[in-house]
Amino acid sequence: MPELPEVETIVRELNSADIIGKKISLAEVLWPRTIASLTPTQFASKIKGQTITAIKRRAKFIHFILSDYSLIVHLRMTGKFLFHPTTHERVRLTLNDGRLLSYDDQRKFGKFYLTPNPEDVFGKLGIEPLSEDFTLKAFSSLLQKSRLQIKAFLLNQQFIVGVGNIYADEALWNAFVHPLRRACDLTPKETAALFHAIPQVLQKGIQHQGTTLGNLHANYFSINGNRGGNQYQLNVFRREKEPCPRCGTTIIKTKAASRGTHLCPKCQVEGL
DNA sequence: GCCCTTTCCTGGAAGC
DNA sequence: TGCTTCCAGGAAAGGG
Repeated sequence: MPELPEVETIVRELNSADIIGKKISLAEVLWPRTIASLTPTQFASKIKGQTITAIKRRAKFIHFILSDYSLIVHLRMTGKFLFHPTTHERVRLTLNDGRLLSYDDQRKFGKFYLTPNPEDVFGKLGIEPLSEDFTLKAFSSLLQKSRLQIKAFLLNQQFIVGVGNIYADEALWNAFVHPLRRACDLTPKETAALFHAIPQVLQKGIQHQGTTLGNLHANYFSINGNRGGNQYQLNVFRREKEPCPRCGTTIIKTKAASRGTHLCPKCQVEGL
């Protein structure tokens, strides 16, 4: 599932794919519900003739800055961009150099937003964890105000953006914090450890070009069809029944925030 | 207003 | 073997 490192990798590849300055000459919507707020006809009509002037990442969104609009895409679980027609194609953009930019999404959770004002989509998002805005002071302040379980807190994009199920489990393991602890109950030591662990696991993910889980129907491929390499770097995620790399205790899988959650029961203690 | 649960989706895996 | 049920999860919506 594309989280911050996977989306960042895709944005970097899109930027090296020579599409900046290209025009969208045709848009075809094959699954109408992929388009948020607009009908497929309105979407196709508005985007036709728009020039792609820049491509950026905000949270887990891909932000295509067009001449008059922002095309903002969330890949959710299985969304991917490829330069050829695909099995689960939901939107097809034809560029004026003849290339197809195909949006493939097996489980149809992904969304396209086309708006002149990106704040319509980005308005409620929290702090970018790899930016200068992410300070220990700001992080502590957010934690202290929330009674959410820390895993739910990390997954909630209104506080910190870009962290999903994989990187939440990894960051919590790194910081010796149990996923069911309340955010406001974390000690200063745990807060500092988690503050450092979040950018660390995300940077490692980017360095290895994302996490690709599964084989035939893997959930993440880059725009060039490459698998990521970060799945070999994970310490707890989808490693239940394996020994903890730190202490050797068997990693367990449980539920937190209604999500499969992996942890070391010795390193990460629920009650303090 | 906060927090938790349900919903959207497909297809592989598990269960019978 | 073949059918049915379960499970995976990001984020919006709904309910307590």
